[in-house]
Amino acid sequence: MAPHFSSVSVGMAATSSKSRARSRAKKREILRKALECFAVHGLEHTTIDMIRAETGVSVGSLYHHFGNKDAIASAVFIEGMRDFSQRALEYLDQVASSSGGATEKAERLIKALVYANVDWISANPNWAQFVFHHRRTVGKAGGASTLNRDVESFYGKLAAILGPYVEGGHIRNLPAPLYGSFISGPAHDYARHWLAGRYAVPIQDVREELAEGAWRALNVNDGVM
Amino acid sequence: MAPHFSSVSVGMAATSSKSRARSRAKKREILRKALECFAVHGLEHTTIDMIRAETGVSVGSLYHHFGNKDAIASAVFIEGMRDFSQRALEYLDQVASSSGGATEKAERLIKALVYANVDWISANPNWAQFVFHHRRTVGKAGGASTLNRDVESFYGKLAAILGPYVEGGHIRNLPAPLYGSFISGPAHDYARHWLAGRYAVPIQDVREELAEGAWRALNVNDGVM
DNA sequence: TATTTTTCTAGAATATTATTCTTTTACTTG
DNA sequence: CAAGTAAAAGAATAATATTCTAGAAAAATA
Repeated sequence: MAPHFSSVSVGMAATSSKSRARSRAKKREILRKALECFAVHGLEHTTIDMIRAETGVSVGSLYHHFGNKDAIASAVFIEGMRDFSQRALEYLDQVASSSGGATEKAERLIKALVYANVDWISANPNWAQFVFHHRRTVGKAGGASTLNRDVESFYGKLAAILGPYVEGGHIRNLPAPLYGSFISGPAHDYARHWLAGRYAVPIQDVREELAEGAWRALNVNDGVM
Repeated sequence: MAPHFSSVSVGMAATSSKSRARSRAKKREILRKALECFAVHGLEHTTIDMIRAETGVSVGSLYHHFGNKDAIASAVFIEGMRDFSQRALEYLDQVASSSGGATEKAERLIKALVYANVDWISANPNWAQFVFHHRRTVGKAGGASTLNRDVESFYGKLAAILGPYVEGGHIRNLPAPLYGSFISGPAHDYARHWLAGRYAVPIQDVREELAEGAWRALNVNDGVM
């Protein structure tokens, strides 16, 4: 339930490894609490003083660790993406190490990506909602290069895994960005509405339909077109 | 290119119809300029004073017309949704009044909805980007009921048009919210990235692929599953 | 048209919130 | 332990949103 910020990207390291670890743990804790504030009031209406009150940390300390409000938001975002990518790669590894024909495996890979999305969103609703709405803060806070490295690393791995199935004719050959759009797009659309309280049916309950839709959009064994 | 705010939902009406029209025109103009500010700086970093400077309207006047900053954002959002819905319904009408078999027509309807999304986003990039990120402001500003009415009216019309094709077995029978997710989800996902400058290929250039993907996810004449 | 009422405009005054600065305290390392 | 560095605290400042009061313009009424 509570997100575990596994590492923190912004800020200076303390000198010893023990103190570094403690500092990171503290920052993680701050980010966790900050996220709670964001979830309740929204980023824009969360004040530094709310975060101070929630964390019990002084204003000076907050600014010492993060620099400004955007940098706090940015760190929450970056950690969210890392946490998700990690889970997604785990799901893919599971499929990769399983048996089956190429077409079946392609299907399981595409669906695993949908499952990873749905499951991470279900497990981390606040974090997901934040991540959906505040990528922009990262650019402003100067964490853009860190995020870009993370994203490129993730997409590189994805391409290495899925590429062979495109070349083998099991997954449709499309402009690269469209894979993400077809795999994550519908799940994210549903998630946004569900997280905002506009859909009653939990996203877990349409997990299978979302996976099936993605596979239909991407598979080649199909009479249409 | 410049969005045309066709009407304004928040605020009091003047008494005569002439003055009401003038007042609405003025508000539309303010919203247009406000959107420009939002596009450049983001909502959070756009100050009331920037909007004042851009519009040449006094702070007092802005607050007289809108109440607060969130209400300005809210009005921009609501008008955006109206403008888009109108276009989407026009696209559907065109298909409805055309000839062809039921399956062909179902396909053209689904694709028309994708086209409406892509075309509106291409024609109104700033408005689209704003709408993608700031639905939450509407709730805070109290325009929620207005928006809900609009949305329900739109979805009602949509259901009336697509329903028969689901019953006729030409479109898959799925939980209602999933239609939106499969039709708009991939296009919106692509649009967010493209509008943020992360994809080089304009969304217009993948219009056909997005439409085809939506149809694959929703059509019934398909060997999968 | 004169008068009365309402809406609109203006900008100064106030309140809220983000950020900076200075000092004190706690660690770490040699 | 002593010097140096990181961390914490909170008061001071700056930036920004919002409110308030007064006057101008427009509309309604007679």
